[in-house]
Amino acid sequence: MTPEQLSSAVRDVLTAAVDAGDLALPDGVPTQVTVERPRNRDHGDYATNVALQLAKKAGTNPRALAELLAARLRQVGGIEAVDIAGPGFLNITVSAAAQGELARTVVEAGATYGRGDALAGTAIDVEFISANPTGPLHLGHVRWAAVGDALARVLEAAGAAVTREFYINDRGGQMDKFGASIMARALGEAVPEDGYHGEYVNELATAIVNADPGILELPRDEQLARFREDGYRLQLAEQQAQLEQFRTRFDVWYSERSLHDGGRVEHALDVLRQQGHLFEADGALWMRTTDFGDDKDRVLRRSNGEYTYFAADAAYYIDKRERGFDICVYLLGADHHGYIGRLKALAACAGDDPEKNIEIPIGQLVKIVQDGQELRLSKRAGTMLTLGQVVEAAGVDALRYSLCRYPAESPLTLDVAQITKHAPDNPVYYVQYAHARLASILRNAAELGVDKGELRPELLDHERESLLLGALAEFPRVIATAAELREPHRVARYLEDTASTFHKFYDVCRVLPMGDETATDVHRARLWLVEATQVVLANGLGLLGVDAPDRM
RNA sequence: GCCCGCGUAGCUCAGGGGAUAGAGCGUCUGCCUCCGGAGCAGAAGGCCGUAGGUUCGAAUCCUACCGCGGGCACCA
Repeated sequence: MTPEQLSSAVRDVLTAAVDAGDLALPDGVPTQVTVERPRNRDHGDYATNVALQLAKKAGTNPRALAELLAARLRQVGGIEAVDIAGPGFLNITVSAAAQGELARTVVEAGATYGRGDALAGTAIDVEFISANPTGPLHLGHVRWAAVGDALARVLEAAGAAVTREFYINDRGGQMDKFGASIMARALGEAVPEDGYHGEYVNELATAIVNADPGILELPRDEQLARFREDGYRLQLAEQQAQLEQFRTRFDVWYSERSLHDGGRVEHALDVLRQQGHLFEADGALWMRTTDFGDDKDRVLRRSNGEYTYFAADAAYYIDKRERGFDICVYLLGADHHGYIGRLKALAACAGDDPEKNIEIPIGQLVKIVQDGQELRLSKRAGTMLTLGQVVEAAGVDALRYSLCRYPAESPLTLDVAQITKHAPDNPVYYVQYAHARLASILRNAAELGVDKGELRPELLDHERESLLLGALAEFPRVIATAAELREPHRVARYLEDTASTFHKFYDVCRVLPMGDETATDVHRARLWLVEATQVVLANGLGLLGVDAPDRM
C-alpha cells in the first residue's frame, strides 16, 4: 500500500462518512489529504492530521472526528490498526502484506519507478551557467552545472519535456577586452588594466600564434579581431569540454550574436511594439517595464543606435517562447538578482504571464575556502580554480553530489582541501556504498543459485523491513516535490535517508541463506526487497547525474 | 538608502504549520567465526539571530530590528 493509496482511502472514508450523514463538511471533502511518515515509530507507519484540520469546519472537536474516521478506516483492507494520538492525529499501521507488495511494484517498474506525470505535456527550457566565453569555467560556475542539470533531470522525471540551454554572451565589450588581452600577451605588451590577466590568456595567445604565425603580420585592427575570434572559439571549446567531462550536456548552445544576425532582435521589438510597451525618449528606445513592477524602464536601443544587452535578452526570451516552451527557467546566481524584475516585466510586456511562463530561481554563490581563507575567483584577475582542476582532484561524482545536495538559495562554503582529498566523508560514498552492497548481495545470490521466485509480501514483517519499504514508497513523492519546488537537493537527502535505512536493515536482516541452509521464502522475499532498494538508489543517483556503481 | 537571499550542534548544512528539532564531519564508547566495517549500535553537544504577531499547534507564516552575503548601468 502506497501513501497515495492510503491518502485516497482516507478521502474515501471522509466521503462515506458524509454520505452516511455522520459528518457535515460545508466545503466538501478536500481533494488532497496529507498522509505523512511520522518520525517516531510509535506513531504507526503513517499519520494524518485531517481530523485536526477539518474539525472546525465540521463543527466538532478533533478527537471526536478522529474517532469517527478511525472506526471506518479500520474496515479498509490492508490497514491493520488505527490509533488516535495527541490532539487528534490518526496513526495508521499498514499490514505487512499490503506494505510488502511495494517490493513487487518497484522491481516491476524498474527504471521508471518514481517517475510521475505532474508535468506531462509541459515543455520547459532550463537555462543555466551561461558564462562569458572569455575564460575557463571555475568552481563558482559549477554549482549551476550540477544543480541545473539535476533540476532538468528531476523535471523530466515529473513528465516534462526539458531542453537544457546555454546562452553564449559572444558579443559586446567584454569580448573586445578579451581579444585585446590575448593580443597584448601575444605581442609581449601590457594587458589593459580592465582586461583579462589570467595565465590562461597567455596560453591562448601561444596556441593562436602557433596555429597561425602569420597573425602577427596583420594590421592591428585585423589582428585584434582575429585574436578575439580565435580566442572565443578555443575558449568555448574548452568550456564545452569541461562540461562534457562534468557529464553536463546541453541541448542548445545559443549564441547572442545569432540573435542579432538572424534579425531576432528586430522581430522582438515588433512583438513588443504590438503589445504597446515601447516608447522613445532622449533619442533612445525604451521598454516600459515599470508597468509590470520593474524599478525603472529599460533601454533597448541606445541613442547611438546600438542595441543594449537587454534588447538581446528580450529577443532571446521571445525566441524561446516561439520555439514552444511553456516555461522558461533562468537559473541565475545571486549576483544577477537585479535581473528578476526586468525579466519578469519583459515576459509581461511580451504578453505572457510572468507568474507562469518565466521562472528565475536565484542561487547563492559558492564561497570557496582554502587554508582557512576565502578564495576570490576572478577571471579578470586570474585567480582561478578551474572546473577541470577540481574534477581531477575530487572526481565527478563527489563534486556533483557535493554541489547539489544543498538548496540553491542556500549559501554554500566549500573547503578546497575537504573536497579534493577524495576522502570517504562525502555522503555520496555512503549512498554509492549502499548500492554496491546491494549489487554484491544480488551477485552472491546468483552464485548460490537463489532466485527471488514468487514474492510472499507478508513475510516482510520485520521492523527494519517495514521501515525500508516505507522509505521506498516515498520516492515518487520526493521526485514530485523536488520537481514542483524546483529543488533537486531533496533527492540527495532522500537517498541518504534511504541508504541509511537499508544499512540498518542489512545489519539485522540476513538476506541470503547461511552455510548449508536452504533458501526459504523469507530469503526470497528479502531478495525482492534488496532488488527494489537497488532500483530506487540507482534511479535516485541517476537524477543527480551520479554513477550507481556495482563495485567500488 | 532601496531590493533579494541567508542566520538551526564545535564545523558544513537538512528540516515546504504538527508529536521528543535531524544528518555528515569532528570528539568519546562498543561491534568483524559466514551476504562489502566506505557499515552498525550508543554518548556528549541546541534560549532554531533578537523581539513581537497569526494559529489548537511556529525552526517553518507575518512585522520590526541586528548580523552576513549579493544586487541596484543608454556595462556585458
